Amino acid sequence: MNIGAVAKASGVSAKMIRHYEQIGLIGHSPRTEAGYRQYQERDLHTLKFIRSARDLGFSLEQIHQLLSLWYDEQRSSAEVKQLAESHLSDLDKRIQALITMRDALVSLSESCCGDNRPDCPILEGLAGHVPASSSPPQLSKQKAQGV
Amino acid sequence: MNIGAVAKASGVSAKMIRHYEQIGLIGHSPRTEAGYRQYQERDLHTLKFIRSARDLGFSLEQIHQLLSLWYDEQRSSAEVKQLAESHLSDLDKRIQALITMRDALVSLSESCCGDNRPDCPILEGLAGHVPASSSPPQLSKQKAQGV
DNA sequence: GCTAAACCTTGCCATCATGGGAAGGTCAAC
DNA sequence: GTTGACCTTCCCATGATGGCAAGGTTTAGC
Repeated sequence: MNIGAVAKASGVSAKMIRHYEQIGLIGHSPRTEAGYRQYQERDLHTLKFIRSARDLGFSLEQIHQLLSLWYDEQRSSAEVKQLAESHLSDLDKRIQALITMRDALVSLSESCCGDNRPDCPILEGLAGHVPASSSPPQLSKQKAQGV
Repeated sequence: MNIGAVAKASGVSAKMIRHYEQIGLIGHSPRTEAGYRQYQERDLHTLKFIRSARDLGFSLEQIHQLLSLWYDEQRSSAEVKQLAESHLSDLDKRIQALITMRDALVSLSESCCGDNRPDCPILEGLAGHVPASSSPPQLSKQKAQGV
C-alpha cells in the first residue's frame, strides 16, 4: 500500500503518518526504488490503533507508551489500566475546568438582557465589578448538571 | 508602573503583555527615555479585563472584539451577549466532546481487571476489537451524568 | 562612587498536533 | 507521450504561553 491508501483506510492523514514516522512513533517503512513508502496490513492495524487512541484524547507521548505495551507480550494489564486512569483523571480535570468557565459565563450572560442599550453586566463582570442581578448562591455553586 | 508591577497586579505575565502589545490587542504604551514601558491605572484595568476574559476561555480574537465593545459607548448589550452565547455554545461542544471521550474510556477501563496478566481489553478496544465484557447499551449511550 | 541584585529590553526557539503549500519526481491510463 | 493523480522533501502557520540569552537600567547597600 502507498501512503495515500493507508491514510484513507486508517483515518490518519498522509501528512500525519510522515510526521509520526519522523518523531519515532511508528517505524520507518520500506521504500520502493522511487522512494515511495510501502505499508503492510500490520502497519494499517497500528495506524488504526493510533487513530482510536487519538479519538480518546491520548497524547502522542501516551500513545507511544500504549504502543510499547501493545507490542509487549510480557505486559501486565495493570500497566495499561494505570495509563488509562491517569488520562481519565486528566480528562476529568479538563471537563471540570470547562464547566467552571461555562457556569461563570452562563451566570454573567443570564444577567444581561441583551437589548439595544449599552448597559451590559457581561462587560461589567469582565471589568471586575460583580454583575448586579446575578449569582444567588445555588447558581454560583452549580456543577455539571445540565451540560 | 513598570511592566513587572502591572503584570503582578493584573495577573498577566510581562511576556504576555508585550505579546498583546505586539499583536495589537492593547496599544503601545509610552516609554521612558531608557525604553521601559510605562503603564497607568487605565492599562491595569484593561489587563484585568483581558485576564478575566481569558479565565472564561475567550480567545484573544474574541477578547479583541470584547474590548472594542467595552470601549464603545454606543454598543448594544445585545452584541456582547451574542458573543458570549456563541462562546458558550463552543464551550458546550468542547465539554460534550471530552465527556464522550471520557465515557468511552471509562467503559474500556472498567472492562480491564488490571492485574498481572497481559490480556487487556483496553488495548484490544484501541486495536479495534470490541472489548469483551463492556458496553451494555445504557453504558454506551451514557451522557454527562456523573462528571 | 562602586557593586550587586533586580529589573527591563529585544529576539529567537519550544511547545502540541495538525494543516497548507511549493517545487519537483513518479506512475498509470488513455 | 501527455495528463492527472499520486508521491517526495522542506518550510511555514496555527494559539497561547514559556524559556533563555545577551545586553542595558535602575536601585539599594556599602
